[in-house]
Amino acid sequence: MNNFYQSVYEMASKIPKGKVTSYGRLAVLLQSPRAARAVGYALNSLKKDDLQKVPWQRVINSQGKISIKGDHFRASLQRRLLEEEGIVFDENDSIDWDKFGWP
DNA sequence: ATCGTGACGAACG
DNA sequence: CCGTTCGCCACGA
Repeated sequence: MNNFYQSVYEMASKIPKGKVTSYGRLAVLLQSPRAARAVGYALNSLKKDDLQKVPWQRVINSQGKISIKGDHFRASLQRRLLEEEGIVFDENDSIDWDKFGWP
């Protein structure tokens, strides 16, 4: 199916390991600069199977922080996965866009 | 077709 | 840095 979700997943798959981007940035790359919220909605809808195909953990908010709400387990998992890729979180739980930002 | 919703974001105080 | 406010969007009930 060719919907917004699909494009989000495809674009997210282009994020190199060890790098991250924001929902808003991803929206811009998808030619929908104001659909940041929809991007988050799309990633939130990822099914168990797709979780292993799409690097969902490489998408965080514009402030450089994990943005998952509600599911603490999943949130901590995201941080762990990113740290395993070499991404570093500072004392404020945020990353340095100049070092790990993509594109 | 209408309406509520939420892994957003920029602007403020 | 932290919480709040308001605008925006695709999706599904």
